[in-house]
Amino acid sequence: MDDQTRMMTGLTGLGGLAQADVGDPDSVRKQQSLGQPQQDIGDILQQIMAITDESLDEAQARKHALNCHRMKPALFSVLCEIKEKTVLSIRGVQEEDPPDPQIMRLDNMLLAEGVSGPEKGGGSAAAAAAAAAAGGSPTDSSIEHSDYRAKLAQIRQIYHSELEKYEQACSEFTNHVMNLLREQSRTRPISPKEIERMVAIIHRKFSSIQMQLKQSTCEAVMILRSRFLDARRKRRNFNKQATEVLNEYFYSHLSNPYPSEEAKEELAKKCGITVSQVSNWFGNKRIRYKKNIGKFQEEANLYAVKTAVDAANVSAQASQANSPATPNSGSPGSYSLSHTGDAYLSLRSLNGDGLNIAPSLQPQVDTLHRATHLTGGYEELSGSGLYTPHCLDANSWQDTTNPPSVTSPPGPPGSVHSDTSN
DNA sequence: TAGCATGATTATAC
DNA sequence: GTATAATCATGCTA
Repeated sequence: MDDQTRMMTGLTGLGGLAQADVGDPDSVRKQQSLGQPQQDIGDILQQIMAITDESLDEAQARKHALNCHRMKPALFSVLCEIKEKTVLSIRGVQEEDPPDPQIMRLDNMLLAEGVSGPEKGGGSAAAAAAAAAAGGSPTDSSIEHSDYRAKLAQIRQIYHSELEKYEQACSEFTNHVMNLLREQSRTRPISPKEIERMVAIIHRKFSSIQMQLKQSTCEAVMILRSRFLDARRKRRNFNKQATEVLNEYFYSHLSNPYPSEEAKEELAKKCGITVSQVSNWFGNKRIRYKKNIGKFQEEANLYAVKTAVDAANVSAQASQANSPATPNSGSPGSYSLSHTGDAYLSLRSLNGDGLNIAPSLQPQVDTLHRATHLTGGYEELSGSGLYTPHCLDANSWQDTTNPPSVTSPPGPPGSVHSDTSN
């Protein structure tokens, strides 16, 4: 017969003891003088009280003696009944908690993000959306995607490992408490209902810990997502060299600043940025240049000089090699930052009247003049055209809303413009 | 810290 | 699908 059954059996053996009398210490004292049974009950109670003051061995021995006491079942059953009617009747109202809506929310969220539940496309889909929102090229997206997935998997792993730990701890603790209560139920009245309630309390406590874990996991996922979704928050300026390369291309192709895919790829490689960043850069540059040509004039002059100096140097080398100067001598399929037609268009203005050359640019212009004069290229380069906003306005891309034909001036035949490939 | 510069995103037109 | 124009959000600098 197990403890619980014994306890329940004890309830049926109330005998001649009045419930109220047992529960009241005064009644116990009164009953001590009333006869043998009352005397026995008093003894038992005193022994129980004395156990706390004794050593473990003595207490164990005393406990055993009490368990064997002939009046023990009666006393036990009375105590059980009293307890049943008082404590449980008061607390029983709080049982059957409804599911916590916050936990449900967290559960749903973790499920949607692919953290809890079976591993499926939830997280991957979120990653894909995040990568797409970040506007990267397919390659960039896949890199970001895998990065996101790796981090999400890490979160998932930590979550499950922690959850497992909590569940194990909860289970162990529950078992421990249940064993303890069962053991104690030999000497004090503990009903099965009370044990159940205690288990529920333990579960509630562990559930609150689990909620904290879920909350932390949700926060981690949200931070991870925001890191991918809000890519622009992580904006970093391109380095100086990258900007220079892009500007060189832009100003040397001012009449048609729409790099082909190949050109974009090469620019991206040179600058250490993505193709879509190159596209963004040209999109921004075109619109900002067009909006405020005056402001960009000095910059345009600077790059024109730079380009022309390069061109002149190449001419010089070509002359020295006793071969015809061929400015556009780039390999097929590749653009040449230094030797394109627009560079010459720009350069012509350097020799023109009325051009405002910034003092900072004058040394470069002088150098250019010397170089071109020495090589004989200056005759070719110097013309009547001015590198002025007016001159630039003649370029079709600035006069029309739509870009010019989808061909790239320096690019190979069949090359296609595709700017802003977000 | 305000103002400007700049990379990225979004809405719209074609 | 691509370009433009507007806008946002952040970086940089005086």
